[in-house]
Amino acid sequence: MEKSKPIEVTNFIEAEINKDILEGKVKGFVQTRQPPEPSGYMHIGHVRNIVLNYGTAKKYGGVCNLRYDDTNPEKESQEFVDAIQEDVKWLGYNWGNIYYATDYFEQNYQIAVKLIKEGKAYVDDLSAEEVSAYRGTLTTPGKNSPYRDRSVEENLDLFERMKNGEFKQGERCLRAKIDMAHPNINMRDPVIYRIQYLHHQRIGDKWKIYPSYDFSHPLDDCIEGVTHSLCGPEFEDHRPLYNWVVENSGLTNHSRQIEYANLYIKGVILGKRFIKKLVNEGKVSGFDDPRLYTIRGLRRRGILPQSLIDFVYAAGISKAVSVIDPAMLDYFVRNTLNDCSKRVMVVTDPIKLVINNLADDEEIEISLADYPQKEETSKRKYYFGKNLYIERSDFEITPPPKYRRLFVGNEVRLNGAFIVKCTGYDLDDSGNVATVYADYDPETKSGSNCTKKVKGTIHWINQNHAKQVEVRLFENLTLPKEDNAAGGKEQTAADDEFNPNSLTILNNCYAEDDVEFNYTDRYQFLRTGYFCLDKDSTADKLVFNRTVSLKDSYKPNTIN
RNA sequence: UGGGGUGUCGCCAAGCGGUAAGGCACAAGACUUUGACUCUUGCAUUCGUAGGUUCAAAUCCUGCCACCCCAGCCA
Repeated sequence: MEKSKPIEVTNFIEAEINKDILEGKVKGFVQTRQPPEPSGYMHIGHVRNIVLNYGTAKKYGGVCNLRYDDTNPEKESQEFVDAIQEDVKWLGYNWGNIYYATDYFEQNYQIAVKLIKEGKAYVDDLSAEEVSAYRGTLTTPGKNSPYRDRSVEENLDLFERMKNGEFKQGERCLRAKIDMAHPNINMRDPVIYRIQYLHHQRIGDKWKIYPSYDFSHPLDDCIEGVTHSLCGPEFEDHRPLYNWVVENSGLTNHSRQIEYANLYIKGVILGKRFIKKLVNEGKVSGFDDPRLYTIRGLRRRGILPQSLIDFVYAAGISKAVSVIDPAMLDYFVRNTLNDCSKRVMVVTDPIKLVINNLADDEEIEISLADYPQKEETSKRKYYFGKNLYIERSDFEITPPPKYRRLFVGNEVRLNGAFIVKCTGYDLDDSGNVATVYADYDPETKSGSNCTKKVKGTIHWINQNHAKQVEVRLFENLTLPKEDNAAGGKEQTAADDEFNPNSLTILNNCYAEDDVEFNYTDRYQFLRTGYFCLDKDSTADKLVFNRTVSLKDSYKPNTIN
């Protein structure tokens, strides 16, 4: 086995790993693991865990295995087991092997027996409430359980009978004998095995006793050969216990736990229970609702894996609580999409534009690049005609300062076609602009030698070639304050008022009728944003999700 | 009032005793058949705070302050 070489440091975790390599604590390669509990759908916060675990292992030439922390059947199900694998694959990461904490139950059990024999664990008859009461408080020490000093023989017998299912759930548990007066509550004789009769999605009813996380996790890490066990900040004060288990396990591989901060995004709901609440209450259509920041929600929204990975790397990692500005995610989403999106014209809020100096049946063929951002691109034909649709926001009766688009007397380019000069407009019964009139200049066809310059370019659709589509816009879904008052971190992630208008459906949108759209492509609707086809689309009607809007530097309100 | 963490630009984040990287955001300008993209420029005399050590401190020491996590037979 080749000795790993230290690698250039890019974050504090790699700095720690380098140190371990230099000090010879890590021989061979670095091994990590992704240890999800299959009790929910993964969200953007998990992307960092995935990138970190798989990325770090890869960087050091090691492996990262997927291990389900499936030691609590009460919360877990096969649905989540499957979803996790799908989501990891979608992100483009590959695990070395798939393991389950339940795979190690026999080994865990043997080590528990060993601890009992060494007098380091005992069976406690106290009820859960009593255990809690005996534990003391944050500021006062706990006191020993009256069962703490049972003989090894009695403990062995009782533990065996727990395993055989002779006791009721909650009647007894196995505890590590550490120190009931320890200032760190996790060290006050933690429960390492409890009786559990629920049917397990994977191992059925085989086991009546289940190891707790604090016992199984360090053991499983060591058994698998994990060198660095990366986890969330909430386990920081479990580290002494993690090390206690490792050192008393008798296992030769000693894994090291390193904690890092969770990733939160301002205004985004990430807590499992909050996401479930939104789904259960029907506030969203499911775990893949595009308003959710679950991995599949993001996917349905049209976000590509690369954006997420770039975002996570750019956000960096530390141990400080961080709440990232969503604008940063948007940037990386646009950045990826900009390179690969097909440019199409779609009018999302139409008003009519009539070209005065064109006959009703007259059409002029023009050509537009599908991927103008690329050197080589396919092109397609559009037909410029008399009756067009343009975006309502591209015309103003009284233009605000620095407005470059249409108003009476102003000239603007119709994308890919001609420069037109606005001559007038009509209002409808309710006083809104219905139709705008303009003259086109035949000498100004795009791509010709036309030297005339104009400040604004707008998109359009020929009414004779238009097909109606639906466009869905999403905003961050936030919970009302009273609902997220529970956890500080949830509050940090979603501390705004509930936003009932998080979904806007635009029914009256127009696209060119013979543009072919498909599910795998991404589209930039000129000057409005990036979109993708939603699964709700039918043969009769295409439904688009807005992945992210285009950045718009026009801010009339800031003009003095 | 116990223990464990964290505090560097609006938001992330490097830095680890030698005189404040980078990204997002923002601002100005160039370019432009997308006010997008791209490009150029600007953006912390200061590192929670008060002292101390030193020729020299964000980096070392001390005291404060603020925020986060922990009292499941959850993970």
